[in-house]
Amino acid sequence: MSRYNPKDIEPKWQSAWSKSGIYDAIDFDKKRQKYIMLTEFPYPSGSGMHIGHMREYTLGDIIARQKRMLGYNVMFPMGYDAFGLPAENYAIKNKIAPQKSTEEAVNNFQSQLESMGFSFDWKRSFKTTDPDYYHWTQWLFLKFFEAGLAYQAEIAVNWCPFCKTGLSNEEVINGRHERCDNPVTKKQLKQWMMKITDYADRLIDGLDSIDFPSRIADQQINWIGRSKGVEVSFKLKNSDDNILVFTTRPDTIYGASFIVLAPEHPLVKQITTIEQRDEINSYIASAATKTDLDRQTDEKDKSGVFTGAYAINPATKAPIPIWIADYILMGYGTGAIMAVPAHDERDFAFAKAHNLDVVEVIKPAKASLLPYAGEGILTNSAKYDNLSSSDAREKISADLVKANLAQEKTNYRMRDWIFSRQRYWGEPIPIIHCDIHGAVPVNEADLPILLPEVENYEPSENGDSPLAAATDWVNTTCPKCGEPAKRETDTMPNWAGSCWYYLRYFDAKNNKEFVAKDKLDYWQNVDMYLGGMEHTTLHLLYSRFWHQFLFDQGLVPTPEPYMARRGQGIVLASDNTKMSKSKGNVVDPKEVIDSGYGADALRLAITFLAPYDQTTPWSPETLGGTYRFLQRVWTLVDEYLVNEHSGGENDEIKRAVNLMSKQVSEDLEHMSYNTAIASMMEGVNKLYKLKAKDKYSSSDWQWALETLSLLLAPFSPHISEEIWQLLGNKESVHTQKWPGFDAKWLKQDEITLAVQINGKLRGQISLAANTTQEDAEKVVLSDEKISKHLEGKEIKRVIYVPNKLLSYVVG
RNA sequence: GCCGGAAUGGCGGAACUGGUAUACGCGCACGACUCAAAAUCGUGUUCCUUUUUGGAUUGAGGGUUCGAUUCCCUCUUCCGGCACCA
Repeated sequence: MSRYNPKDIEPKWQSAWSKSGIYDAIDFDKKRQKYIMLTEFPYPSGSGMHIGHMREYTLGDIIARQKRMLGYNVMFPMGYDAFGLPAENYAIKNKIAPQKSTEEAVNNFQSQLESMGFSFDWKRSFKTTDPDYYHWTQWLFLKFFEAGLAYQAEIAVNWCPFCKTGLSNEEVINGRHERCDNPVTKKQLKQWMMKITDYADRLIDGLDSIDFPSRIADQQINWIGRSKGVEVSFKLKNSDDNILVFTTRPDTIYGASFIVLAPEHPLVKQITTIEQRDEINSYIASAATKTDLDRQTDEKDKSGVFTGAYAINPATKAPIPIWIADYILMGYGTGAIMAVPAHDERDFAFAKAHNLDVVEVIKPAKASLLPYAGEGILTNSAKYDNLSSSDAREKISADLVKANLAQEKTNYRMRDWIFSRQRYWGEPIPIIHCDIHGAVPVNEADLPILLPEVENYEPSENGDSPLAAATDWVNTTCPKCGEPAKRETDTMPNWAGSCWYYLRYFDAKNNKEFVAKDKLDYWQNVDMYLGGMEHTTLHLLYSRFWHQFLFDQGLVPTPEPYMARRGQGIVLASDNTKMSKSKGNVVDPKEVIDSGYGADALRLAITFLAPYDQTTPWSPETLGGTYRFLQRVWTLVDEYLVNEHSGGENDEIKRAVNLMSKQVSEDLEHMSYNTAIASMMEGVNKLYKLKAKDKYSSSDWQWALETLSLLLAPFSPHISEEIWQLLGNKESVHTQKWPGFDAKWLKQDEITLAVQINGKLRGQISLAANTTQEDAEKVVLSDEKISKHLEGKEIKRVIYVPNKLLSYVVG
C-alpha cells in the first residue's frame, strides 16, 4: 500500500515530458491542426504569477491535452511580453536594469509554469524583447508607415505624470492610467499615431464571422461607437464662413437655438467679438488645464462662454448665438454642435444655466417633461410638422443634402491609436528624422534598430524619451540623402509586440521573414483564444486591427486572427474581494503546490470552483476536496494492484465507466469543466461502491481504471500518467486516444417513472424501459399511494412522456 | 444614463431542446476504526410541520402551459464595461 504523494510524482513526470517532446506542435503534419492560445502572454514582473493566471492556463492546457488525444496536431505555445511599462516600472522601483529584471522574472515564471505541468511547446517560445523578434515588429511598423496608417500628429495626448508618458485612450480607465492608477492629464505632444479608425467598420463587421461571446463583441462594438448622422453647415451671420456640426437628429433642427463649439475649435479666435475676447481666452486657458477626472466631476455644471457671434439656422433662417463649452469635445465629430435644448439633456442643462431659448419641436406620444430625447411627432417645424421623427430625420437630411447644406457622415467614438511612448523599455520606432526629407523609414536591411543600452533609463519630465540622451545612437545619417539626421527617440507601446506574436509561433526562429508563407498557410490562425476580459478593448482590438491590415497587405491568409475567443472569470479572494498584494490575500500557486496539495489538485480545484467564465471566490476547502478526490483515485488503483484480480465481467462497472466517459466527453465539448470533474467524482464514488461488493474480482477493473486515467489526463496530468504506467502501460497517457463510450451499456432495462397529478409529484414507479402508456397507467392505478389522489376525481387529460413521466390532470 | 451578465440550501455550484429542483464538492451531524485525536470509511443533510402524511421553495410580482430554474412582461439587487460621443 502506498499513499498519494504529489511530490513523488509531479517533478518526475515534468522532467520526463520535457525530454520526450510529446507536446511539440509539428509543422505540416497530416493530422488536422488546432491552435490553442492564451492571452496575454505574461509580462514578467517580479511578483510572479497568481491563481488567476493559473485558471486561464489550466483551461488552455485541458483543451490542448484533450485535443491531442482526439487526434489533432495541437499548437499550444507560450512566450513573454517583456517590453512595456509593468516590466520597466518594476525595474526602476527596484533599481535594476530592465534587461536584467526581465530575465530574472522570466526564469521565475518559467519555473512556476513548469511546476503546474502545462503542456506548452517550449521550442517555439520567445520574448518580445528579443531583437530577432522585434526586428519584425519594426518591419511591420514600416509597412503601416508605407501605407500611411502610421503617422505623426501634434495633439493633446493623455499624459500620465507618474509614468511620464503619453497614453492611448484605451489605456485610460475612468480618467486614470490603467497600469499605475494615477490621474491622467493632457499634454500637447507630437506623437506617432496609428489610423485604427480606418478599420472601424471592419472591426465591427468582422465580428460576425468569428465566435466571440456577446459580452466581448458588444464591448468592442460599444467602444468603437459607430453612429450615423449628418454634418450640417451653419453660415455665420456676418461672414461667409461656415460652422460644420455633426448631428444624429436632423429631425430636431428647427429646435436648434444655439451653437456650441469646443474651446479648442479653430474658429473660436476668429469669430469672437472684441467685447467677449477676455472672457473667452480665460475660459480656454482654464479648460486646457483640466484633467479628465476634473471634467468628469464637473459633468453636471455646464460651464461656457458666449463668443458674441451668431450663426444662421439653415432651417429657420434665424440667427442663433455661438457659445464655447468644454462639454463639447474637439476630438469627436466636428468639435461643434447645434444645441437642441428641448430634446437633449446636456443642451437643456446648458440652456438653463445660461438662460438660452428652448424650442420644443418633438411631441412625445405620452406627455413628458422637457428635455425629451425620444421619438415623437414634429411640431414648430414648418412643412415637416406632423411627421414622425424617424420620417422627418430622413426627409430633412435628404433636403439639406440636396440644398448642399449637409452631407451624410458616420462618426466613431474610437480615436486613432496614440502609438508612441516617451519611455525607454520598448521597441525603437524605426524612423529617422531628416531636415530635408522629414520622417524617413530606416532601410529594411538595417533592421533591427537595437535598443541602445543607456545609463539613465528613467523617464523625463519634459516629454522627451530617455533615448534622447543617447546622442551616439540618436545621431545618424538620412537613408535618403546621407546628410546628418536624428533617430526617432520615442518607443512603441507594450501592445505592439503582442499585436502579432501569435503568428510568430508558427516560425519563431525565422530571421529572413516575419513568418514563412507555407507555415502561415498550414497553421492559418488561432482556433481558440483564451484570456481575460481586461484585454477586450486593448490588446484584443489592437491585434485584430493589425491582422486585418496584414490581410490587406497579403501577408496573412485569413482576415481575422482569432476564430474563437473565451474569457475566463476572475478568481476573487475567499472573502469575495479582489485579490491584491496590498491586502495580502493573493493566493500563490507555488505555496499551494509546495504545501503538499500538488499541481494536480490545484488544477482540479481552480477548474471545479465554478464555470470557467464566471467570477468566483477562491476556496481552500474546494482544494481540500479535489485533493481528497485524487487520493481516492490513487487508493482505488493501489488497492487494485495489490489484490488478486481474476474473474468474470461486471456489467455495473461497464455501465458506470461508460456513463462517466460520455459525460466527461460531452462536458468538455461544451466547455463545462466543473461538471466534467463532478462526473468523474460521481464515477469514482460508484467504483468505490462496486469495489466494496466485488473486491476487484472482475476482469473489467483494469479497463475501468485505465479509462479513468485517460479521462483525468487533461485535468490532472501527473497522477494520470503515474497510474496509467502503474497499470502496466509503457507509453505516455497523453499520447493515447481519447476514450469513447459504448451506448449499449448506457441503456437501462428498468426506469423510474415520475407520476404527477395536477403538476404535483405524487409518486415514482419502477417500470421496464419503453413501457406503453396503457401498461404504465395500469401500474399507476394499482399503486395505492398514487391512486388515492385520483379517487373520486374526473381524469381530464393524461400526458405521457415515455421513460420519464406520467401526468394526470384531474378536476 | 447606455451596453452586457447574474440572482437556486449554511457555502461554491448542478439541472441537455420546458418534464422527478438542489447533481458534485465544501461545511455540519451521527456512526465505524482508535486508549485518544487526526486521517480514512460509512450514513444523513433545502425549509416548515411531522410518526407517517402533508405543505412551501430557484431575487419579487404577473403571464403562457397539464407542467416553468428554463419561455414572455414588469420590477429589485449585485457584478463587469462605457460614459458630456452630439
